[in-house]
Amino acid sequence: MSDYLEAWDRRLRSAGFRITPQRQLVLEAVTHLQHATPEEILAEVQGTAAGVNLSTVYRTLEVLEQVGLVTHAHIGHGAPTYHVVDEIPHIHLVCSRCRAVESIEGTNFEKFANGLEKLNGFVVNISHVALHGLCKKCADDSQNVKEYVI
Amino acid sequence: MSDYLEAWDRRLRSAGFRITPQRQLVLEAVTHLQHATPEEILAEVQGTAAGVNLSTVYRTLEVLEQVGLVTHAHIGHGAPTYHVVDEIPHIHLVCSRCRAVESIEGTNFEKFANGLEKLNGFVVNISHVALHGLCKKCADDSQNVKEYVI
DNA sequence: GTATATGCAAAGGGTTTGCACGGTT
DNA sequence: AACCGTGCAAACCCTTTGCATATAC
Repeated sequence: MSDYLEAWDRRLRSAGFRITPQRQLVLEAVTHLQHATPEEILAEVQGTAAGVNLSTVYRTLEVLEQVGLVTHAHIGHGAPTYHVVDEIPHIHLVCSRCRAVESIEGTNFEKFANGLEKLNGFVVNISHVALHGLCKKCADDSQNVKEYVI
Repeated sequence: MSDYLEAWDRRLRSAGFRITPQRQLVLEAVTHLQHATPEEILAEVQGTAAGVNLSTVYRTLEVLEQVGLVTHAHIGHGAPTYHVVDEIPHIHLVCSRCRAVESIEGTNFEKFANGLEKLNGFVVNISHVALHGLCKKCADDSQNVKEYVI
């Protein structure tokens, strides 16, 4: 098993951050919800500790992101969604028509990313990737429809 | 040469939209500025027609996007940037540390995207792609620094 | 003439910030 | 005891919306 979650407190401490109930709860919420917006995380956290504030959630997510425990991706046009950093990175496929979000294993993308790194020097943060387009179903539906999709 | 811009008025008309000075000016601004936020587009447009309103820019960009004349990508955490749809799609590389944005030819990415389509059926909108990570310079700088970058 | 597009102003969502208090180290 | 983290409220940025007027067709 990975040491990502086991070492969460050490991760924070070694970066000079303190351990607080809020930070623990936010990390647990992100872990449990899988992909969640700050608001959703707040709701989850408030199930346990009603007094926690939205701004604390934002500040906490920033800290957890800095120490590498969570990442976020922009899957809608609205709020970003946060998820824990895991061993097998995944990428997000967001359908512009039906708004469905798929997570797929990042392996093939990683190959592209490695090529890019060799060629260009740019190192992609794979967990942050959200690709927009049409899911299979919506792409099939639009076979005969001339339309431009965002 | 492409018929993208030559046919701009026909594009609009055939989709049932009207031709207005505002729509022409916004399209020209996007073309000229290459990558610009709605605010920047407004500023450019107001150089010619001072009375144009921000909400018109938003509504116009939506229309131009619907008919396939422009697209947008989310390169910062702030406002999206719009650019004209061109023959050779490009993707955006956004450095999480120095915030620099590179545009690179989408050819290699297209290969990945084609594979994804065969495997999964998902059709990626290439122009919309913004990859976050570290540019060469920042990646080199952080070789010896243990740090997690968003 | 009729429907669409625009300008204006207000409201809305999401996020950040200043400050005083409370908690961790 | 010192400093960091939190709650609260206000401010901020970006975007959308309702409505009356103007304009393209």
